[in-house]
Amino acid sequence: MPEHTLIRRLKIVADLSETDERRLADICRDVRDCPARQDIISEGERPQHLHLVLRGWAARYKVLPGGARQIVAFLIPGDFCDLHVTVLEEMDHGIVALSPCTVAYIDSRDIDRLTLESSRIARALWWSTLVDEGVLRTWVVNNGRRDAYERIAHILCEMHARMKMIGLVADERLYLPLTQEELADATSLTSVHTNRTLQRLRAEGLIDLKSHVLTIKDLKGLQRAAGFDPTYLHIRRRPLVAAA
Amino acid sequence: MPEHTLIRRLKIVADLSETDERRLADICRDVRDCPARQDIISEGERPQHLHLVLRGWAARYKVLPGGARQIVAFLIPGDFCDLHVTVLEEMDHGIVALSPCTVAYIDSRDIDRLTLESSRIARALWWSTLVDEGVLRTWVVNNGRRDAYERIAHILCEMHARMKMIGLVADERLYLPLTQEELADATSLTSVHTNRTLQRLRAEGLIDLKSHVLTIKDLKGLQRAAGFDPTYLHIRRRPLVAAA
DNA sequence: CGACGCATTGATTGGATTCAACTAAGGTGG
DNA sequence: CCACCTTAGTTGAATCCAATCAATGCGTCG
Repeated sequence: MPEHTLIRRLKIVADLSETDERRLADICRDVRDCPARQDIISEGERPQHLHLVLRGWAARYKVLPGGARQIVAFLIPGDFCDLHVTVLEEMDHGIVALSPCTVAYIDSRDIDRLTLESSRIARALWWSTLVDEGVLRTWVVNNGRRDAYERIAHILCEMHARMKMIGLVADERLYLPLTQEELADATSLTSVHTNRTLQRLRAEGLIDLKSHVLTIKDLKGLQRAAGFDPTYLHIRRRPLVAAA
Repeated sequence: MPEHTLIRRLKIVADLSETDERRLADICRDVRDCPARQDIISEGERPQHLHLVLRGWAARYKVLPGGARQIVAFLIPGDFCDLHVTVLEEMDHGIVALSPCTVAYIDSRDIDRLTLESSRIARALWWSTLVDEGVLRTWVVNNGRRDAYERIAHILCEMHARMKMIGLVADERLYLPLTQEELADATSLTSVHTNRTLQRLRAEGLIDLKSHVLTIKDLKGLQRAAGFDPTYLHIRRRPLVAAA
């Protein structure tokens, strides 16, 4: 049951009751598939629904007049595409599927209701946007003050950590559907330079990456190369929001 | 009355009642000054209070092991430093005063109470963090896919728009207490290159910048140079949250 | 098969960094 | 009140990381 992705995610921080879990499963009734490379939401749209990624990878991106694209976030199962449109008028960026995706279309009134009914759920959602903000800050630092080698290493560490958090890493291997161009658009590099950098990471025995499967061969080494400190992901063992 | 900065800011989006305004003014009782260049909050801290900038400029920043610093946000009057620490355990970055600042130390329980008592205030705070997220996304794009010239122009446009929003621009002039090094740390450049770029913007008659006063001599021209589109700031004329 | 998308490699260019020196402005203390 | 010191801004020259341009390999899918 793919719906459980959200629940598993929120349970990382919030101690959800069975009622909460039922409610969450309930609002994910409208589930649709989206093929790779297609926009889930386009810039300028005023989405009628909230979108939640249940399966596959997507990316938040912006395209500049000159044609350059910058990816500002990767979305993996359990991530909301647009928790903000209830409050803000229109999308100031697009969301594209990077792999075939399964997306839940949630009535935004359902979210409103849910957050009123359960303060635990409200807290959990609030928490998730704050983590998103922390990730964004880290991307600014990463793309701003690290060189290509550290940058690629860092984003691989991040995605490894995030995928692990939702149980999608087995044996230090994970699904990484990105093309080198997409990885370049996320790290503010060119695909050519991304290619050379990946080769270096491979040559140094840190990773293995082929046909969209990333194997971390030396996690400590990769983290060292990246200067990776997972604090910003706010990975918790224990839920923040206790019972009641 | 500097406390009114917050109220004016929140009224941009929310149609606050007089009671709301009184409540907001009430929680800003503990006001302190902070000299320039001093940390308001340091990385790793677990702040006991929420901090709100009432006067002056501050910056969110991260320092890498090598010593490189990246500023990830500028904070101006009405901005919260740490709306997240109620939810997250510790600061994953520091906040430094860029000019002499006046900061309100707000009991986080007061915020909790306030957001429960007034859904308008809750909405307004929620909105403000979503705008922050939008600004952060724009910084990733700006520092990632624009060259130095566009980048500096863009950040000047942004700060002009934000200062204008809170009534701190008169005659296209605004207080800009940044050193060139701080501007460089925000745009992921070096202070040397920032210097040359500023000179170009001056030479082209777009701006005038001396002794911490920025004059926009050609707003349209600067925005064109930057590729600036203010949508992401979600500047509203009409409040989003209607009465009741 | 041919075509297209993606990965790879080489050669060259260029924007920004680095290193270094120097000026200007402001504050401090003898 | 001026010598001194510090901090910020400015300029020049050399260097470098990553971009650009261009060609090729390679797999897969219609």
